[in-house]
Amino acid sequence: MFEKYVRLLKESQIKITPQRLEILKYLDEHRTHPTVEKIYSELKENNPALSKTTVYNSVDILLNHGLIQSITISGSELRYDFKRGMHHHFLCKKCGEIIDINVECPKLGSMLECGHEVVEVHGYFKGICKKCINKKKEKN
Amino acid sequence: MFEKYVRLLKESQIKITPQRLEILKYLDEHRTHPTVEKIYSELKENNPALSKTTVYNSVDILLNHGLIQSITISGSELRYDFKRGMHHHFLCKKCGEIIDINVECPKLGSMLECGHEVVEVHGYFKGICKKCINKKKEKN
DNA sequence: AATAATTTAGTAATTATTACAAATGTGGTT
DNA sequence: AACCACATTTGTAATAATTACTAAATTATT
Ligand SMILES: [Mn+2]
Ligand SMILES: [Mn+2]
Ligand SMILES: [Zn+2]
Ligand SMILES: [Zn+2]
Repeated sequence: MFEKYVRLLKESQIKITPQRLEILKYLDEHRTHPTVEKIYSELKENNPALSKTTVYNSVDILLNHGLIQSITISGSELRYDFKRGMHHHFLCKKCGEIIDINVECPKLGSMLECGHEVVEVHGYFKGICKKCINKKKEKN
Repeated sequence: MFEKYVRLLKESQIKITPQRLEILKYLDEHRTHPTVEKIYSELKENNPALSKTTVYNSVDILLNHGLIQSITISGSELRYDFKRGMHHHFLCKKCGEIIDINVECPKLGSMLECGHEVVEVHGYFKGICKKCINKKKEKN
């Protein structure tokens, strides 16, 4: 059940705790870019003793070891994402959903030419998602 | 002195107030992507009666009318930017500076192909800026 | 100048996040 | 398996960014 996450934590030399395993698993299985609040309220159902501080601490350490990434697209709160291959994000201003976008920007390399050392790249797109566009069309 | 900003506000049908003019001018003349706190404390020097709420209200209305844009790269607070041509941003994790980046992504058009209606595009890069790299080199 | 509608200033409330300290759990050692 | 040094979890308190609210002041118009 948790072998994958035990392995990931071990590889990163992070101490293994049930809370960290649950949080990492949750993020791996829910690619919805949840907030701390969302992770907390979902996991609290099976573990009523869970503390929100633990969720903050855990995402911090997972983040620092590169197992997850944080997303600032919404501007009001951080969101978290299990780390897979590089991808970008679309925020729907109507329904608030954050959707993965798979567009590779070939200009990425040219970033190095400007002299800064680039460690992270985030492509954020905002607008109205496919689903919301279709809902609007149905009304008319 | 303020003709340019009076014109911009009039064109957008926003009521002209000294506070809005000052804020818009400040953002036009300081391309540092300041926070509300920064704008507030800077403008307060010449107008001690200025309220922080007014800065929040003003950037909101300027934002809604497209005269400025907001930047979520830092994740902890919003930053504001006078709207010129499209450009992207680099955040230095060392010194915290947010620097303009002029790279056009030719893949932008392909966004529409995924079915979402794209209104905004933000390219955020994070790492160590040129200046901080050189500082480190000097030490060695 | 009078008026109606909007904006400002100041304060209170809310929300996301961080700080802290006592209780508990982890990984390694005997 | 019991022991131990150290790290983590909880629960609460503190901070920081933003929003809500209202009386007073200002704007654009007549
Ligand atoms: Mn994602
Ligand atoms: Mn900029
Ligand atoms: Zn939507
Ligand atoms: Zn720097």
